[in-house]
Amino acid sequence: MSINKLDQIDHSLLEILQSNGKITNAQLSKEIGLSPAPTLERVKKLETSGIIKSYHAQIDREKVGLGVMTFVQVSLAGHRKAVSEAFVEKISKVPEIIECHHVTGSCDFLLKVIAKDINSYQKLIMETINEIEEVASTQTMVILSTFKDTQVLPVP
Amino acid sequence: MSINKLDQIDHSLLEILQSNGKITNAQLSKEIGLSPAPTLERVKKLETSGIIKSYHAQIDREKVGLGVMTFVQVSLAGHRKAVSEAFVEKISKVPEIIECHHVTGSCDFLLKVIAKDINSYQKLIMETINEIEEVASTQTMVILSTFKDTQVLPVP
DNA sequence: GGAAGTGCAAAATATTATTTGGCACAAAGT
DNA sequence: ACTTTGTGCCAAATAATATTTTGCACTTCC
Repeated sequence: MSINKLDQIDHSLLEILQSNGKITNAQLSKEIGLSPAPTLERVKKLETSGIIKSYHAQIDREKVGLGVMTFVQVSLAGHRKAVSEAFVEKISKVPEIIECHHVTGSCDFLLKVIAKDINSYQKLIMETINEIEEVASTQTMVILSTFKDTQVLPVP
Repeated sequence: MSINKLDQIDHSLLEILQSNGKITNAQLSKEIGLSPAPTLERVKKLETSGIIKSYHAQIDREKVGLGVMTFVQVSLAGHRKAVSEAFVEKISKVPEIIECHHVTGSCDFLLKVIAKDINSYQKLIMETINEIEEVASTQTMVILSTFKDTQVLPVP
């Protein structure tokens, strides 16, 4: 097995596949200027090496009736490891929480949360998140509009 | 053309395709219990109606050398529309900024930013973001670890 | 009761992925 | 200098998959 040394072609592949995960191998090979066989071989290598983790369909939040997205800054009651672990454990079961990051700064965790509307968001925050005993306080930032939200990371 | 009324099968399709955007139509049809033809027809309808917006490969940040991800709270100098627009315009050209949301709360914008390491992050924040004249102040939350980061929205 | 529309399955066809074999080049060993 | 080995590529054959077509069953609405 070869080592992870990405050349210019691999970078192009990653960039294209990040923005279009459903491109056909034939089309992909044209865009990078190789024949299908080595193109496929490179993509497979990126997949098996774990550089490409997965493929996802992106759906339109608004169109499926998820009109509200927020960031929630969470401060925990205490900072022992067990407290964090208990919190994370409970958070992981809530499907409306689509991101949960442990962060530096004035709060402990930052969550990204989606909901149908403000009412169901309020219900979620009051009856689910604030009810978690490890949570000391929360502060919500409601997203008014999103100007950029790309899946494409600039591979260095 | 039919109206957007999603039944149970469509919900299953959306859930499966969000978590596995590369599943074959044959496999997909098995999982939802239909034959390939109507399965494909439904997926195409979800795509053309815009409910499925796009497909993306997800890559491993760490493995491509992007070790740092942060959230940046940005406060602008003034709140007139022109100020916001100028800021958004400049932000949109920076590939390291992968999300930019206008939010309620103590700051104006929340950015998600990636960088190779802390040094290059510092360079980015000092020489690019803080240099934007509309930016009054920034406050960074460095992500220490991520416990949840799903592409799968729970369709209501 | 019949017409039109919808959703489905089965089979035929078209497209695409994948494998195979072989060539060219470069690096390492003799 | 001459193998040897490995890598990366292409072209063509084969396998898998997507897509189209046809027709049937069921419902709804005249």
